[in-house]
Amino acid sequence: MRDVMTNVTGPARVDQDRKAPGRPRSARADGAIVDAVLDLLSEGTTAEALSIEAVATRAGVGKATIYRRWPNKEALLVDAVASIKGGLPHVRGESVREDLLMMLRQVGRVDSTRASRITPGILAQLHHNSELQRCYQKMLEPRRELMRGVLRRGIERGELRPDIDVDVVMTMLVAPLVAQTLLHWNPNLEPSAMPERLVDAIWPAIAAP
Amino acid sequence: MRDVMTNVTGPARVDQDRKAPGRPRSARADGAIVDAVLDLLSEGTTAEALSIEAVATRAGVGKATIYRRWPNKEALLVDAVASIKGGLPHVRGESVREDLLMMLRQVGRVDSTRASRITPGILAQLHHNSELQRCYQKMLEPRRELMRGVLRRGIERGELRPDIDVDVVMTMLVAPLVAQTLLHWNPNLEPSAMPERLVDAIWPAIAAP
Amino acid sequence: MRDVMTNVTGPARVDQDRKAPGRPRSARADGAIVDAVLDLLSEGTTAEALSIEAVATRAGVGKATIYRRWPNKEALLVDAVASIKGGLPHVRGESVREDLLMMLRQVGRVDSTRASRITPGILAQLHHNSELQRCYQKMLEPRRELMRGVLRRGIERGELRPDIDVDVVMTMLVAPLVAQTLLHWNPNLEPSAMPERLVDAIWPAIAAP
Amino acid sequence: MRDVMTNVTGPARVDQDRKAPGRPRSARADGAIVDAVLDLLSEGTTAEALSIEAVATRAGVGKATIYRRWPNKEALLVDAVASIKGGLPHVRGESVREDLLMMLRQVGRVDSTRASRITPGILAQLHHNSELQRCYQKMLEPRRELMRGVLRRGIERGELRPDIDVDVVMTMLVAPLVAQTLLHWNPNLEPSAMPERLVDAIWPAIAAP
DNA sequence: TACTAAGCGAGACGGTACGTCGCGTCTTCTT
DNA sequence: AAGAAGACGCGACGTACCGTCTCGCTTAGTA
Repeated sequence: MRDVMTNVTGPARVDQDRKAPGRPRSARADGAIVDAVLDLLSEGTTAEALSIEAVATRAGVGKATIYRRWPNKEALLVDAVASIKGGLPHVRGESVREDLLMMLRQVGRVDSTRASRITPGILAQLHHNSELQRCYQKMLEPRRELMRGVLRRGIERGELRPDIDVDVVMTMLVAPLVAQTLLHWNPNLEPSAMPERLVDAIWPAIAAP
Repeated sequence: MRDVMTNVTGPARVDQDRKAPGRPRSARADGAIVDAVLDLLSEGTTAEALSIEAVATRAGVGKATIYRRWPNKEALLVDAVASIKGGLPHVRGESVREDLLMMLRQVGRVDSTRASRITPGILAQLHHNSELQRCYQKMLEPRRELMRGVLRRGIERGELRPDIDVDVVMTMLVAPLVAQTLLHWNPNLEPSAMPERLVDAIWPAIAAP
Repeated sequence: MRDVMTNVTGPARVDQDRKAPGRPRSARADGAIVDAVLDLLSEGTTAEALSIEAVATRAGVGKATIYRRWPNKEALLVDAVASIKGGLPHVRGESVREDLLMMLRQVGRVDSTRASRITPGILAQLHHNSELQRCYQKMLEPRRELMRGVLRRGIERGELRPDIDVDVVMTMLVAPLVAQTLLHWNPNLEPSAMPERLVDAIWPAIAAP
Repeated sequence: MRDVMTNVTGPARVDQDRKAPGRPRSARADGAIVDAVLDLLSEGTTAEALSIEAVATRAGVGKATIYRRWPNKEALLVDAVASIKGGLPHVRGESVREDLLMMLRQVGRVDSTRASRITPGILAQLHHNSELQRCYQKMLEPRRELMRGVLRRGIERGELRPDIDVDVVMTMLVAPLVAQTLLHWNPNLEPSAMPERLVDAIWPAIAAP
């Protein structure tokens, strides 16, 4: 209904199609707020140090206008991140291997954006705040579905074994990459080389014989 | 279990050998403070949300006593994480599959060790603070080495293919498990069933033909 | 009981006789708003603490509907107070002492009439707002006149000394009672016993010798 | 123990004589806060419009430092008023009539001070806020005791009848005066003439025959 | 034994940001 | 054109912690 750039979570608005009564929320404000967040972050403010007060001032907006839309700082950050993650990657669909690599490389590319400065803080909040979790899932799901489609198509076309554990394989590809890219989990592994090494490592287990 | 004297930054203490005048610092306080930090983290407090005020209260210590020893919250966190020790799982060494499952199940038993309960709170700070990162790695490394040993032994005994990408395989097993257990990354995957599904999924790619 | 049409400031309505175009203002709204104000005041809300937001909600009315009629909170209060009417006590007229006691006991029965429940909330505003003061006096005057009549009748009939300071005596009877009943001015004096003690205390000074 | 000028309510401090632990409250802050209140009021800020935020800024003090001492705006105002009401009136003790007049004139003189702008708002709050009431009583009691003493001395010396209802008489003198001075209760009565008229009116009832 | 110096707990200090509430105005759709 | 609903920018509320600063009290080593 409303769409702040590629805003995924959006205000906690009723999912009805019929118009809500009263003055509608200002799209200008939505934009100004998210922009203010990204501005401040890109000027060196830490995600953790970012204050709603500063966002409101920068956006030329009342604090209440922010709290009307997002329940807390984290949720706002999720939206801000989502808005710069941009559209879903486009897969060519000719080769499973190629499609997987393309998608994984896109995850890795997150590092080069402002998102990497924000995401870890959100990850740590995920298991404390179920509402935030819901928002985050809502952002991830389309991406997850995309990869699921690639694997399923691979099975249908005989490229992949039909008995593979699709969701587990997906997580085995993405989770290590995220852990490396955002958290530097294992210092021995260079993030940029991860997509290939991950696909190579799992390939014998999923490729059709 | 804990050992503040091996801490990394340590109290800002004079490097002289001759005794300083006045009342010496209380070792009880050192311990109580670090313990309080670990307690709070293991009770779900985020590293970011951890307040010195709460640490002081929990430790039964004045705030000044903390600031006398550590210049800021981050330094205290580093020391606290550095003090985590021990608790490695014991592997039987008879079968690679069995050993992997045992280690993964230990990761999954999030509530069993304080160390693992502390992890989620720390995650968000990891990429902000390279010193903290180093300490965290120091805690992880023995566990990593243990799993590395299991895989290498499997290769030597011919159970596993000799060309597997050891570190990547390890990360592909552990990262998804951590992502599910601590962050509920993918809501479709039940954490308790993950160890088996992960090993099953990667097995055809690592088992000797 | 209430009569908004006799209000003092009245809605900021055009002074033309010819019908204004568009939808006419709702009389229901006028009434509901004033009633809401009186309800809130009688429930203990201070005039100062009374919020337009609460009035609008209670009246089931939009805020704009209030601001369309009254320029600010004070004007609304004035109108609300002005709308209070009726409920004068009935005096038997056989004995001055008895009549005074009856009237004073009525003042003490704070919860019996909405008018008296409203008084404390209004008190604080009185000296800020002369318009409000005028309205309040308009409500008090009939009650004052009633008591004045009792005293004058007492003088005429020889029950009271002819030289008493009528208005001062009245205030000496009523003000202490109000101070005790509404403000608990002196914690040593039980409000319910005040009417008798007041009349007894002044009696030797006013009774005919 | 502590004494902000003539501060009556003071911080809600334990009434023990033994020192409280921790850093003691700053007397400078006490003074600066009360001064800031009086400054702002005397610059035209309404009691109702006075904001703690502004007081803190003006006093060069953190908001918490104010809230540590006073539970709310009203209590702070009571103290501020008390601090300018100054010391108790000095009675000569030669004639009851003269002493009463002197004390009543002092009440009337309140009008000329900044207190009159504050007191009515406090009066209206009295019956809502028992804590405030306690504070207010604490300020009134010495004044009440003073008048009680005058009347008792009058009885002992045979100037007054021995059977008068002391507390009621006191209230009959003070309450009307306050009602006129601060609230302009009865527009027919000129405040400045009240002391004499009040004493004259009650005198025949209390003077020894 | 007394003196000196630092550490100790407690908690107040001037601040910053929080998330909430109400202001008086505005914008939407409905009557 | 007025109705209700409710969002808007604004500004104060009272709370929580920050990192610093007194307090009076240990608890040592030194004189």
